[in-house]
Amino acid sequence: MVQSELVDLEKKLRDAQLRPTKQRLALAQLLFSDGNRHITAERLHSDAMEANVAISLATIYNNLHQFTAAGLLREVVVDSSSSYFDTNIAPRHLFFHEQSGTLKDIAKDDLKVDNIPPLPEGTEISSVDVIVRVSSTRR
Amino acid sequence: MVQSELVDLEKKLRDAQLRPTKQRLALAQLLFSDGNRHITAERLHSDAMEANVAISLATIYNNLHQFTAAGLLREVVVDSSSSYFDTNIAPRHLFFHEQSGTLKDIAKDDLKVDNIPPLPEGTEISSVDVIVRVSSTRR
DNA sequence: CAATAAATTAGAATTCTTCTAAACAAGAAA
DNA sequence: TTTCTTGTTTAGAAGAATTCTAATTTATTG
Ligand SMILES: [Mn+2]
Ligand SMILES: [Mn+2]
Ligand SMILES: [Zn+2]
Ligand SMILES: [Zn+2]
Repeated sequence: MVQSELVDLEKKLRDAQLRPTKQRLALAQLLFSDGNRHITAERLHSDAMEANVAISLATIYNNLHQFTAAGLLREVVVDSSSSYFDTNIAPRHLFFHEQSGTLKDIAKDDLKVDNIPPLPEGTEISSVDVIVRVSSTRR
Repeated sequence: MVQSELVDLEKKLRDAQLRPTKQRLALAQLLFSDGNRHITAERLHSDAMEANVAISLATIYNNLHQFTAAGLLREVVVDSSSSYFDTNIAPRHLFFHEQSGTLKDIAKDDLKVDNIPPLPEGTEISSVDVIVRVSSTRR
């Protein structure tokens, strides 16, 4: 890991009003240093253990939620068994591979959603989420 | 409840290779006799209690899954805290009201999804799910 | 009627997630 | 620096949704 990278991550945290603690910085590094990630709490915890970062699962959950509240992450609901967090906070859609539980972004402009019918009375759109569920071709 | 309605439900169950037990028939009635429903296991259990149907929560779960496997229901993932089951098994999209947890169908043809990019290698589409998340207008 | 297989159930177990409350660390003030 | 305040981390308990187990009951078949 490069020094300037750590400085950038520290700024990212400070800008979000989050103190750059040892654990937080380590998580930020795991999450944001290597392209776009889609990850569960348990998986992130394993990643941290592998990277020899001492951090409890409670702290993983705390930080995933704090990062989400700060707009650094986005929570994705695709699977009833556990929550995913996406480091891509821009509007986008998703492929979800049913066998592996893998997610892949679809750039917003690569897919068109049209003709949304009138919304229920007294509501406004919060987001339009498209999930293209794919399955391994049999044979 | 009309007699012919019960006969229809019994046939529906038999056609799905499911024995029309007292509990199953009662659930089928709660689920399919009154238009389109979007319901959680706990909610269905409450409904059953209110209707004086003696049935355990385990049986609710067993049957929701059996109905789903038989194509009589469809499971919907919109909320990380619990699973919803939809009595509408035709292709459709959904409005999800974030405050109330309420779902509302969007007829398939009322909304257009176009330009789905190339699928990940070795996969085929299983479904394209659009969830329009709406929120009560503030003020 | 048996006999067989399917279904139901109470309660225990599992899994994911959140909470509690005490210890600890970071930043601000002195 | 040291002190103070507040934010953060943590182990373990608690909670909630769901599944499992194993015994009992019910439906269907012969
Ligand atoms: Mn991306
Ligand atoms: Mn759960
Ligand atoms: Zn993504
Ligand atoms: Zn529906």
